[in-house]
Amino acid sequence: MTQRLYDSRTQQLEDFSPRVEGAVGLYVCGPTVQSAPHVGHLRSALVYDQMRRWFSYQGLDVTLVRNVTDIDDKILDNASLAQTQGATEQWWALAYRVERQFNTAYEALGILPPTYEPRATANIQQMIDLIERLIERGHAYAAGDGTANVYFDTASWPSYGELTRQGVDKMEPAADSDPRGKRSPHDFALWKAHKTDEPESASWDSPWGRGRPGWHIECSAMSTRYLGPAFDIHGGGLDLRFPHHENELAQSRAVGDEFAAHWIHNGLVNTGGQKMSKSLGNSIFADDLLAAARPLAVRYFLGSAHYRSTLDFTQDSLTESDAALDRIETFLSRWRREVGGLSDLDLADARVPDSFAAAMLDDFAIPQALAVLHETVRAGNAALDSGEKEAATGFFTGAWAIVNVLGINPLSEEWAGSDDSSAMAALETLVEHLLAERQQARENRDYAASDLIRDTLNRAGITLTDTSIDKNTNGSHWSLNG
RNA sequence: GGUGGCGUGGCCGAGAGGCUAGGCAGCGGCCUGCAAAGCCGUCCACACGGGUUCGAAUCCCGUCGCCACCUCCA
Repeated sequence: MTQRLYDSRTQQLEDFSPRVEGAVGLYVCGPTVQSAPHVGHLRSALVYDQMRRWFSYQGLDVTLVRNVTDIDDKILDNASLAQTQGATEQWWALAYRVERQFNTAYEALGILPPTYEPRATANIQQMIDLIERLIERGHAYAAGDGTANVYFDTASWPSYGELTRQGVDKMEPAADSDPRGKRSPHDFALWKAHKTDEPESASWDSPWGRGRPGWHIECSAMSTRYLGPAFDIHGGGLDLRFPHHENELAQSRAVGDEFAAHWIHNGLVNTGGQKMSKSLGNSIFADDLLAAARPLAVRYFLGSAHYRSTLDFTQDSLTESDAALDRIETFLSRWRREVGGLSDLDLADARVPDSFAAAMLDDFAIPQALAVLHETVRAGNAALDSGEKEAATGFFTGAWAIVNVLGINPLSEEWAGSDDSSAMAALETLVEHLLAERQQARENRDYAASDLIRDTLNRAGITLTDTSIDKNTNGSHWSLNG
C-alpha cells in the first residue's frame, strides 16, 4: 500500500512517492519570531513532527526543514515599540529570545528538532541571488520610484493564483493603496528598501541598495538551499496559502525551479469557535497550555484531530486527552507488571498493527489511528484479564510501536519525567512501608485501618490498585497521579 | 465580489451509498472486603427541505447557520 496525501494545490488525494527512493524532503514554514508562541504554532509544528516520525518509522530518510523568520516588519515594530517604553532590547535580540521560547515549547511537546532550521538573516545572499535571477528572467523589477524596493511582476507570470485558484482580477484590491513604485497592486515585495526610521542593523547591501528581504522570498531561498530546486512536500498553516505560498510558488517556478511536488496545509486552532487574535484577547500561549495540563496531554490533544481540520481548544478537551493517556499508560504498565520480560532492545523492532498503518497511509488519519490504539489497549486488557499472556504481549508490542510512532509513549524516557531520583527512592520506601501495613490490615479484615491508609495516600496524590486479598499475587500497586 | 472549508450523539472527534469509529462523561453488570483500574453490555447521532436509489449521515439540488483566506498571520 502506498502513502496517500491530500495535496492542497490539486485539491485531491494523491499517491505519494518520494522523488528520491528512500528519502523524503519536507519544508515547513516556521514562525516569525515576533512574540511568544501560541497553541497554533505548536499544532503546526506537531503535525509535521508526526508525519516525519511516520516516514522515519517506514525507513525513509527524512530531511525536515523548518525556517525561522527573524527579520520582519513585526519584529522591528515590536522592538521599537518596547524601546519607546524604555526597553533596550534590539530587534535581533528580541528575535533570538523569542526563537528560544519557540524551541523550549517545541521541546516540551516532544517535537523533534528539524534536520535544518535556517534563519532568514543567515540566508540573505541566497535571497539576493534569487531576486537577481528573477529580474534577469523578466519576472521582477526595481521600483519605479527610485527606491531600493524590488517587486515580483505578477503580470509576467500568467499562472499566478494557481495554488489558490484565484484570478488576479477577482482579488480584492490591495488594502495598501500606496503604489510605492509598483506596476500593479498585486505585485509583492522581494526586497524592501531600508527606511530611515529602522535601525541600520536591519538592512543589508544589495545591487538595488540597502534593504532587507521580503517575507515570501525567504522561504523560496531557504527551501531550495537545503532541499534543492525540486523537493517532495511543502507544508504550513492554512492561513499561509495566500499570499505567502502563492507567492513562493510563483517566484520559484518563475525562476525555473520545479519546487515542491506536493503542498500540505494544516488546519488552524480556534478558541471558543473563533480564530485566536490579539484584538479578541483569546489567544492561548504555549505557557498557558503547559500550565493547564502535562505536556504529554497537550501533545495528545493537539495531535488527536485530523491535521486538516480546525481544532477547537477547550480545557475539557485537554482533560479528556489526559484521561485517554491514563488508559494507555495503565495498560502498558500493567503488562510490564503482570507479564513483562521484553527489554527495550526487544521492543525496538516492535511493529504497528496493519490497521494502524493503513490509517496513517490514508492521508495521516490519526483519529482512526488512535482508535486502533484504543482498540489494541482494550484487547490487551481483556487478554490480561483472562490470563492469555501471549496474546497480551502481542497487543502490548503493537500498542508500544504505535505510541512510539506518535511520540506519545508515556513510559518512554521522553515522557517518564525528570523526577528527582533520590526523592523518588525515599517516596518508594515510605509508600511500600504503608502498603505492607495496609496489606496486614486487610488480611486481618481491619478495613477501617486499610481504608485510612488508602485515603491518606490518595490525598498525597497516590492512587492504589488492589488485587484480591486472598489471591495476593503481587499485592497492591501504586502510582503517582499526573 | 472571488476562493476554500464546516454543520455528526451530553462533550470531543472520525467516517463518506448497505456492514460497531474511538475517547471522555452516563447507566446496568462482572470483578473487588469496599473502592479504583479493567472487562462486558447499554442509552443518546448525522443542520433543514426536496430529489436520485432497492437502500442516503454519505451522491444531487435548494435553504439556513458558522468559519477561514483575498498582501501581518502556524
